[in-house]
Amino acid sequence: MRLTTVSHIVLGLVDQAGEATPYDLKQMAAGLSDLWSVQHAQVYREPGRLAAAGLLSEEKEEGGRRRRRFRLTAAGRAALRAWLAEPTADFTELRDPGLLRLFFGADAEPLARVQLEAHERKLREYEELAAAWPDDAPPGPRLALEAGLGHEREWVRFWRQIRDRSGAARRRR
Amino acid sequence: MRLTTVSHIVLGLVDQAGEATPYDLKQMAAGLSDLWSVQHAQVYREPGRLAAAGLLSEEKEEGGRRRRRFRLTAAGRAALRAWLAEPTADFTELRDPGLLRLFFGADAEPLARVQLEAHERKLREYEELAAAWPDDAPPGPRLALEAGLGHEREWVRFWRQIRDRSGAARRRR
DNA sequence: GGGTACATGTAATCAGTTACATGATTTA
DNA sequence: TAAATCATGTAACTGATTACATGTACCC
Repeated sequence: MRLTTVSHIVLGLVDQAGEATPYDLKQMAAGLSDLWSVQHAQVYREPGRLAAAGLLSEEKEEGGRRRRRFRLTAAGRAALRAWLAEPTADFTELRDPGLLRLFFGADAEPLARVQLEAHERKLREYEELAAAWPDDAPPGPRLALEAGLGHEREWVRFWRQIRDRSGAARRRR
Repeated sequence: MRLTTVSHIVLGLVDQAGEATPYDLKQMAAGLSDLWSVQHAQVYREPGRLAAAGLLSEEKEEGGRRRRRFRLTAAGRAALRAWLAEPTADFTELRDPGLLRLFFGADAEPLARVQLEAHERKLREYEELAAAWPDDAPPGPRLALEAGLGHEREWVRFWRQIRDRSGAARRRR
């Protein structure tokens, strides 16, 4: 079985939690969605595949909601560690829908306004998150948040400049 | 027919070129790949779909490579303009494979080294592109490049900081 | 004329999304 | 006990990727 990014996310989340039901995974994945979003259908299917491949153990509850409860096996832990230890040089394209429109000649000012507002909101959200961050939390998520902060600041700077520039250009006309 | 992002990219590229064969589109799409990559199989199939929907006109060469040559129809131009005029507030998650590993607890230093190198290379590439930019070029691609520059600078700053920080932590031990 | 790079396409697969369907628990 | 919401799953679809297949032009 080929392991996808979603596989590794599920392995990583189960590792963090110790054990997890699909619903637990769904909740945890929601907290990760600004970095890498995962659909609920995937989060319910993927652990089954991973269990079939021997990377997770599965335990079924009898009564009630008949939850499936997953844990890492030794093989799963090894697979996760191997993935973490690959110092990948890959990075992805920006894939930004607003920027794409700008590329193809969209009118900059209205676009800049709505983009700026959206990114300012996201930046505030991150700042609040960072301010409330517990000192004893693991470092990984904190570093990811710092990266997010940096990029949101950059987006705000970028769109603000676009807005001001095109505003000035309009006034000159 | 539902128009996807790839549809709009193809419409945008045909608009820029006036007319284009699938191969032309492939070449142009390569220049866009840092912003939004498109596979060659898509670039050969999509114009056919758009032509069937009446958004592109198709003209077949007789001899030689029997190229298909596409142009925007009035409907195609309208669809492109409508898409450009939507001031979207959407933006996507970071989806960065390195950052994801950091999130799940990867050893920061080796990762930071290879990421830093990759982003420095990309940043240099963008800077050279910007330096050689013709003055009479349309503004859209230039703005997209400026966004790319900003984000690459931010990535370099981020990974450099991670590297230095974890280097210092290691020396303290 | 034989090799290589360029060019063009389709078939098969697969991951991811959307939509549907239903059961369990809580609350008014 | 009815309604709402929480929780759990699967089926169908579709967009994207990978792999395959082949033809054309150019260069040595």
